[in-house]
Amino acid sequence: MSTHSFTEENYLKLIYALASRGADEVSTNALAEVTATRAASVTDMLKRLADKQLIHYRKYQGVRLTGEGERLALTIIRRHRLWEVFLVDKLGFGWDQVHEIAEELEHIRSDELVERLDTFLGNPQFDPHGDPIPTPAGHMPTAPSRILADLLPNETACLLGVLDHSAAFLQHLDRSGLVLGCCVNVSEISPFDRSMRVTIPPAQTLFVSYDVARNLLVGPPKGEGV
Amino acid sequence: MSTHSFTEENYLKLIYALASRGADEVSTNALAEVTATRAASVTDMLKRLADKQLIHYRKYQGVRLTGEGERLALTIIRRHRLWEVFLVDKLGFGWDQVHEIAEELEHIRSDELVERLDTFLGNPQFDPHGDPIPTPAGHMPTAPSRILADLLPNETACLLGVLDHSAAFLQHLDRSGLVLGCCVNVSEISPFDRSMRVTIPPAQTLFVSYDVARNLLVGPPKGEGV
DNA sequence: CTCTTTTTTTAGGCTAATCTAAAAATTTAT
DNA sequence: ATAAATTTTTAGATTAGCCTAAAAAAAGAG
Repeated sequence: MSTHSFTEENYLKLIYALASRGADEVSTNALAEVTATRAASVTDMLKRLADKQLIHYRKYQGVRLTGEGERLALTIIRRHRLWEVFLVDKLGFGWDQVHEIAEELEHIRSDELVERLDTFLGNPQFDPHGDPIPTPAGHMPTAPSRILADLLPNETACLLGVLDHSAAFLQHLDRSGLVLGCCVNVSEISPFDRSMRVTIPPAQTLFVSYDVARNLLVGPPKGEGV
Repeated sequence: MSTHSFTEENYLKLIYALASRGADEVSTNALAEVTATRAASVTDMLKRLADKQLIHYRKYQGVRLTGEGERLALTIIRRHRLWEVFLVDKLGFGWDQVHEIAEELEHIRSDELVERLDTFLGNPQFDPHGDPIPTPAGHMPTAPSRILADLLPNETACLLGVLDHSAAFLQHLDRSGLVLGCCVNVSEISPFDRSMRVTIPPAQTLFVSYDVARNLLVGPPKGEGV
């Protein structure tokens, strides 16, 4: 129906992201930080989004998405993640190279495009970083979410996703040999720096710093139901 | 290097298109028509493009692209046509449905994306409408360009492209059974309305109005060198 | 509970891209 | 070649999205 500017779409996406990780009410300053603008500019935009009924906004009280705002945010996130799958699976980009490009592609306005892309990609459930892809109707699948750092010695788990999406972190994983989908067994945890020694099935052993372990999402090992 | 707005990119593309089909100097009014804006707005934009050295502009005299302006226009056209190939060949869109979407996709700023897309598509030379795809360096391959309406009775030729890109025309071709790449033989031309009776190899005969025939580009039949 | 600090909003401006109305230049026609 | 018609440009205004500086509200400290 009505159409929204790239900027508006980005605000909705960021409000959703901030609300997921933290308080329900998102502050003006937090938005200024993630949008790389000043608080005064954010206030301007919040008024416009409130006029369009996409957020609940009370002066000095922070914001929450409305139902429609959240639905819209999730369609943007859906598009972003589907394009990331395309860029990695079909065009051969590295998972550390696709974020910027997907930031642009996510604003292409065509529902038919997105649904055809989804089919072409084989209806993927997760993007290359292990983040779940929202449904066309705007529902975010809930992920189990446990971090590698929380495993106990001798536990085994499957690497499912990353919390840090920076190129530096992703490239570090590439160099370490940690690949999403692989199963790891924790053989030892140092009480000093919480670093781990983990083994990957055939016969690979590697050390994982706490900084890495707390940014890796894990799930039950393959072959074991929920 | 420097970056350009969507609007600037669209003006360059349209100046190129108008210059190809007609006088070298493109008029303000012609641009107002294709951009669906007023002449005053066009004048504003022409000043900005001239400041950026993308066009040669002298008041009241119309405009021409500079070398850099033409190179830029051709990279936009390259992106547009590659995305159209993607939409038709990979996502299964009809050739009458892809223009609008490609208008948006063409502005995604990543040379690596375009070159990977080109490889993924198998380095196509033509888009779904038979228009040639410019090279990465910004060179437009020259097409032979002869129209079906100019064939003489008993001549045979191969359908290579369309001049009218409207959905109405393309859908008419779909319904007629005229497909790019197929060869047709002109069996008869009516002197009254210049309509043609043409045959398509195995055993299909159809009538083609002059309005259709003058919008179809043809080349030498398959198996005959230039 | 007052005073200070932090956060948020208001007020007033800027730029890109558009508009309308009017002036200026060019083109066409008599 | 001059008058009329057309095209193009200028002048001045508007909107989205941003800015800085200052005012107002909320939060925190003693």
